[in-house]
Amino acid sequence: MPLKEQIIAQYDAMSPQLQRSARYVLEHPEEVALVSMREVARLAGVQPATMTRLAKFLGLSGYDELRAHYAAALRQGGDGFAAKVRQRVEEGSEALEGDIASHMLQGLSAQLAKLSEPDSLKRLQATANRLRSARKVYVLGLRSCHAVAWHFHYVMTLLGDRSVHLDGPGGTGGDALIRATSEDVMLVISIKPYATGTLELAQLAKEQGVGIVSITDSEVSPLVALSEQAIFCPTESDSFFHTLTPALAVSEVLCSLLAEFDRPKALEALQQTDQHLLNLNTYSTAIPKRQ
Amino acid sequence: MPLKEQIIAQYDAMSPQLQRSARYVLEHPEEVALVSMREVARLAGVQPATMTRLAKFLGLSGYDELRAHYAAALRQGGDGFAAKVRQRVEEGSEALEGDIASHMLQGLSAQLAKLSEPDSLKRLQATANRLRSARKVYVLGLRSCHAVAWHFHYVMTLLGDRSVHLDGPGGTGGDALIRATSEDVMLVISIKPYATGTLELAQLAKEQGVGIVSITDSEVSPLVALSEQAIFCPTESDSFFHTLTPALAVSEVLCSLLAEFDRPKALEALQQTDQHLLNLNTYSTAIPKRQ
DNA sequence: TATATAATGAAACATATGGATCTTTTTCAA
DNA sequence: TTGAAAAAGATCCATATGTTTCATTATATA
Repeated sequence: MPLKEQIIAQYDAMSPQLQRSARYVLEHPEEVALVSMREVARLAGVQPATMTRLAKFLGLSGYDELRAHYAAALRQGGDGFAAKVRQRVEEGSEALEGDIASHMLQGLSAQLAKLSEPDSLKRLQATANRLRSARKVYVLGLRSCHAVAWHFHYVMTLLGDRSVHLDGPGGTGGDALIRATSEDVMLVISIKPYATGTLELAQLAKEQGVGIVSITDSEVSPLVALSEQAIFCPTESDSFFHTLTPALAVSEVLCSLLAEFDRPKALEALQQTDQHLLNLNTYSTAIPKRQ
Repeated sequence: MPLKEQIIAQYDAMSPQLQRSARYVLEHPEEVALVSMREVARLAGVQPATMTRLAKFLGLSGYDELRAHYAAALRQGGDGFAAKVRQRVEEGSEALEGDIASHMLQGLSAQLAKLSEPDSLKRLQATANRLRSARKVYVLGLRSCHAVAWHFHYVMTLLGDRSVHLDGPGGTGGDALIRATSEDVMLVISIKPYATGTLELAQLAKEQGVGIVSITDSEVSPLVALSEQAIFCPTESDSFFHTLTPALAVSEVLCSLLAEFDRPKALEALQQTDQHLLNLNTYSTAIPKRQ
């Protein structure tokens, strides 16, 4: 689509608000075609006028012309491309071409879809409930599961200060447990092969009366015996390695559920975080100049 | 689509004008979704009121509801996920608790499926190729993207010693670049809001002649200007936070592609790793006893 | 620092939209 | 042929839409 290229090409020359609207248009072409301008503006977090300005900026006569472009694209795509993808998926393993990537992605997609079955959902909800009432949440995940543990912790720090990540240089990771009590909960993430360190720390925490909830890969995982709640996620992939994508997804869902419990408070915390990071100049949208 | 069936079933019971409108709707579903009611009426050769009457005849509350059906159908071809987000927004916050998790997981599943479109696959392959020929691979991902960067690095260390993770205590993360050359490649992971530190380090590396490839969220990400190759992955979710699940999936696919380039060597490296970790008693399948 | 300029937000406007109402036409049984 | 009932057409209304204008706020320049 030439219009898309044009938006990308002119993006850098746009004002911040125009960029915002342009970005939304790039990422949600169907919405542009199907929904009113004011609605698109609302979704993009922009004033209605900005959408008109975007269209003019792109050299079009008005917003309607912009929509016309995307409507035309959708008309073609209707039974064109998307249908083919779906067809490919339905054909299953038929896709040859040595297309490892496609296989993996579709497999992962299916695994996530499976996670939305009632049993998983119930476990997610139960685990979120348990975490909700905790004074502090200790997060433990070693080796491959470090990524998931860290990410969970990171998101939780955006929301407040309840989260403690059990990791640190020089083998000091477990030290934070010193003052853990039975009011606290530990979220353990571990998949096969289970890291000895994870099991030891979890066991220790349990002996201190800390409640354990876990994200793991099987009903027969050693973590199950320690845990009040467990969520099971698949780790199989058709590559050499186990996949952590479902585990990360589960962790993200947990974060969301926790945030939903108290929307207003979550929003407030996020705004506070935003302000803090703004003060620190943490983020940028252009390549910074150095001298 | 059940609505289509319904129209067919009730067709015989309609008056001539209603049939005319129904027929047009059946034959031009995209128009119904994309165009105003009056316009559809004009195209169908029918009075505007007839379209309203058709909708009511079908038991719908009004024409808008009829259009909503066809819009939803069109969206499934295109994105699918954005629609779900939108729907949530419209429903307001009254979505049932249990549905949040389910929504999120299904949305993520759709996003991963979308990553297996030809364009993404081409980008994945090209990026893997570029990484393959590198002497060293520097991996950079700060803040939320740390999880992905770390996981990529971790898997790469299982395969060999080409990977260097640009992270470290005391702000020493960038030091490893000191000896980077044009034979090396840097994998940068960053999504909006882009961490200033990431952009700065990537820019610096590029000036040193290091090739840049990136995983980011948009064609208009600042990383695109720096990168020889870029892979785009969605980050939208219907929660407060951006999702990193697609980015992690992409990173896992990259690892697999890299391993596949030389299966025997990858296998050997993994066995070596296994042996090493075995010697260290890193893993266990039962809860360890302490005394 | 003061001033010019661009960017943004808010409000006002003309118009198009979907729906409701009322009138005319058609249909068909008595 | 006539009268009742259904269908179709015409008209009107409140609302939502895309656009423009103007005031306000950032941003850059001198």
